[in-house]
Amino acid sequence: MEHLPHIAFDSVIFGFSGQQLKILIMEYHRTKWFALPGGFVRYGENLNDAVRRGLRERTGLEDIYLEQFYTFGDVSRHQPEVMKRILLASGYRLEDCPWMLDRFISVAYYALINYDQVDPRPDALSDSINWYSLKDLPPLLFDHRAVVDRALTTLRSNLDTRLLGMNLLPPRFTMKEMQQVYEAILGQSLHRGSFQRRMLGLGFLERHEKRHSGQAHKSPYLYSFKTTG
Amino acid sequence: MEHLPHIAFDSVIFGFSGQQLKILIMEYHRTKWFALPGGFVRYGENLNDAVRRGLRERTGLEDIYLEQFYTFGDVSRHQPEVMKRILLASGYRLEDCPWMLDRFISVAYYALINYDQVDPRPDALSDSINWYSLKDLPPLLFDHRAVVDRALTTLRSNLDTRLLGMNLLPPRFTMKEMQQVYEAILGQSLHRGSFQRRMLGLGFLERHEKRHSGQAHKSPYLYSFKTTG
DNA sequence: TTCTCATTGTCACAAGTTGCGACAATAATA
DNA sequence: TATTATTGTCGCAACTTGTGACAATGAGAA
Repeated sequence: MEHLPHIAFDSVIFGFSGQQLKILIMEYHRTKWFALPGGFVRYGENLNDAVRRGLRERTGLEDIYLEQFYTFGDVSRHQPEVMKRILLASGYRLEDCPWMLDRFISVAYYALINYDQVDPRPDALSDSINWYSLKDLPPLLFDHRAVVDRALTTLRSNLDTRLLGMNLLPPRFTMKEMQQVYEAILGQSLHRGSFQRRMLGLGFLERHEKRHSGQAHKSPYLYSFKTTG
Repeated sequence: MEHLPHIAFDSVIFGFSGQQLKILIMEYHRTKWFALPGGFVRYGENLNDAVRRGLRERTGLEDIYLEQFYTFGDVSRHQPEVMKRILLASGYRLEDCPWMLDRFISVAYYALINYDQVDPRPDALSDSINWYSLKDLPPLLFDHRAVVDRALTTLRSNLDTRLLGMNLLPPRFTMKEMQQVYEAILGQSLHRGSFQRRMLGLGFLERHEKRHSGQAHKSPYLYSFKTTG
């Protein structure tokens, strides 16, 4: 067997578009069941590398901001009947992959990526992988809804300390775009003046020329994150 | 086999005594090698329950504050030669437990317990389990030193948000004792006035009668944590 | 009894941070 | 030129935090 048995990973892949926070969700063949993208760890492969490999396969991206946030190990996650139907619907024979029906302990990661650069690609068991707004997720299999909720909670609490907004934004962005990312993550609106003052006070932003949007109002500055050094 | 293969847990068990933060370390039979207490997950057993079971076996305590903080999955953790010597030194035959030499992915937890209530008990592979001050740890096997460091980092960052001090203190304690716990965790001294003001301001403390220490100075109040209700 | 001394509870003050609203500046349009 | 929506900035109040100071206390010493 190619993979470590009983061990899996799931990834909550965040992107930002249309003023909304979104994540990538896979739909399995025929069953109309939805789940987080995940994978397994190869013998001789570091756990973190396995997750990076999985992300590369799903998104085509190489360097991704990635953070492990929890390992889910309840027995109740184990639903062999569900897995059986997924495998059969994808044309697998159960004799070829009995280990897929075993109990799994899953290490969960979240990733922050630039929405525009992603080319989502389904895996062998899925016929599609799509962005879903957090506010409009379909019902997810197993405990994946709890995984998403926990990812969001962790993301929120790490927001201040690790300067996470940068990973969801294009290289240059306006203060308003940055604020929208923060608001989408925190799920609440922020005061414009305070936000601008605080972000500028951190000293991580570099101001560039203005962007002329063609709109009938004052045009905003563009910012980028200073390269550390 | 009784346990899930390739999956283990390690626990960093914190206690507070003599104004110092300490953790429980096991010493393996004869080898003079030190490591964190850990264990394996049984089939049909929740991961969290397995860790609680392990803690109960090592400390005799039932209700323990426990928090998962990271899952270590690098290939470099795998050192079959070391494990082989430990098993042989304990009188095991390798044929009886070949799975112990496999690669393991380890889910790490930290626990906060009341030092005085613990009765440390070694497991089958160890001849002793003892408290060690964080500042004076022996060299640890595998990646356990990194596990401890990460546990401490997580503990520090969670200190404010989750009112962790309570789990290391007896039911009633003075403000000074509480401050010493905080100082030991944070590794820095705190201003007495600010600390007292902040803690009282949180509203979680209940003040009781004074404790007459017999010392030649003003005696401090005793506090307890309010039972949520 | 009175004095001494270490420790404790509390507070005033300065310095810093944050929420909120206001103001002028700007870019396109009518 | 006037209008309008948006942006950069600032002043103010409210709140938090670091720091030192003060009086109160409990036991032993004089």
